[in-house]
Amino acid sequence: MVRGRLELGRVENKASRQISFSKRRNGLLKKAHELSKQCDADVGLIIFSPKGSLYEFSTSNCMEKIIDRYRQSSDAERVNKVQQDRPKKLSADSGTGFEAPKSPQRSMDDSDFPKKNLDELNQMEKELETALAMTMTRKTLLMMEMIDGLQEKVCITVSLRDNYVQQLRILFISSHRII
Amino acid sequence: MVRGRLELGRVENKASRQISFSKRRNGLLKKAHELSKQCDADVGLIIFSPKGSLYEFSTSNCMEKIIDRYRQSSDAERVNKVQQDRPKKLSADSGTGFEAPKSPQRSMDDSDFPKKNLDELNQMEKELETALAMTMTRKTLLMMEMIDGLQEKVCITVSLRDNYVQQLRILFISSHRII
DNA sequence: AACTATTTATAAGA
DNA sequence: TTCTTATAAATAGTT
Repeated sequence: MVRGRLELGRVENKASRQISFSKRRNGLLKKAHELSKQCDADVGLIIFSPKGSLYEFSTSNCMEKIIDRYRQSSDAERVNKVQQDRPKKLSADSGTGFEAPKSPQRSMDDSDFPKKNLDELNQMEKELETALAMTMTRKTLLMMEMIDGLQEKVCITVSLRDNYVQQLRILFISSHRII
Repeated sequence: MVRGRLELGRVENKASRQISFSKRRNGLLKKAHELSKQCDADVGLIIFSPKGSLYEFSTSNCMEKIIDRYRQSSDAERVNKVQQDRPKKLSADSGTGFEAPKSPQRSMDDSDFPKKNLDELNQMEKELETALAMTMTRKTLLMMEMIDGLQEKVCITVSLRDNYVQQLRILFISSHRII
């Protein structure tokens, strides 16, 4: 039974915490559902258990819609607070957003290929494969480092952001240009 | 007072609905906070009032982090489902921290290869190249989304700026040292 | 906003 | 794990 006032701090006993998590998780999901239904509110709820399992509720069963609306809404709030113009949001769904900018980088001349013999082509293939593998690995590591760094730091100048996105774009492009 | 069993449907009276929303919203936010604190769970809660006002709670006061984790997690779930139709594991993520979700996936049996004829191998090569390209594209988009999402969040700290630019410079330079 | 009759949630015990 | 139960907490309707 409940003894005295409920504790506010973390439940120390691991088993108790797990049980408490299950119960409270269900309660929270239920209440989110009730709020959404009874009061006509859009609700998105994401819960990760200590072990990493995902539980979710969202109005209309569409979390992405809630997230989009959240982004718009909190964007609007931020714009109200920080009067600062930022060029254009780099949207991940603009699939063409990484169009290579014109640069003096020359592409490999097709007319070179007919002159190569089979051994040379074999060798070139191997080198290119190696370069590709290294580039992919390096790119992934770089991006993971960036993500980790960003998550820890959390405070970035808005003015720096656009600059950063631009440089990222260049980084990304050049990592693909290598091959 | 509460009369009989609580209604499950939408509260029809507008004023009542508004009041009910306020009360339940506060209750839900409180419970989300408690779950997060007591049970060591990562929680993200987004609520839009019927009028469109935004209310939110998130563990560590960082909704973007929760959303990113949600995307990763639900993406992993989706991949698990899709893989049921696709016998071959085509992860470009090996060793990069993007471990493929554990699933009873059988790896391609090497002994299959000698039996294939040239056309089959050609076809297989094309399919694999397509799958690889799709995987790489999807992975890059996901990571860019994560980075972009993090960048969206952000408050402004001037002290971080120089540090950050320096980091970028290093990143950029090392990306050119790859080859 | 404050009150209060009830229902609901839930911590601990079985 | 599930159920039981005592008690705390939430809340619908009222003031």
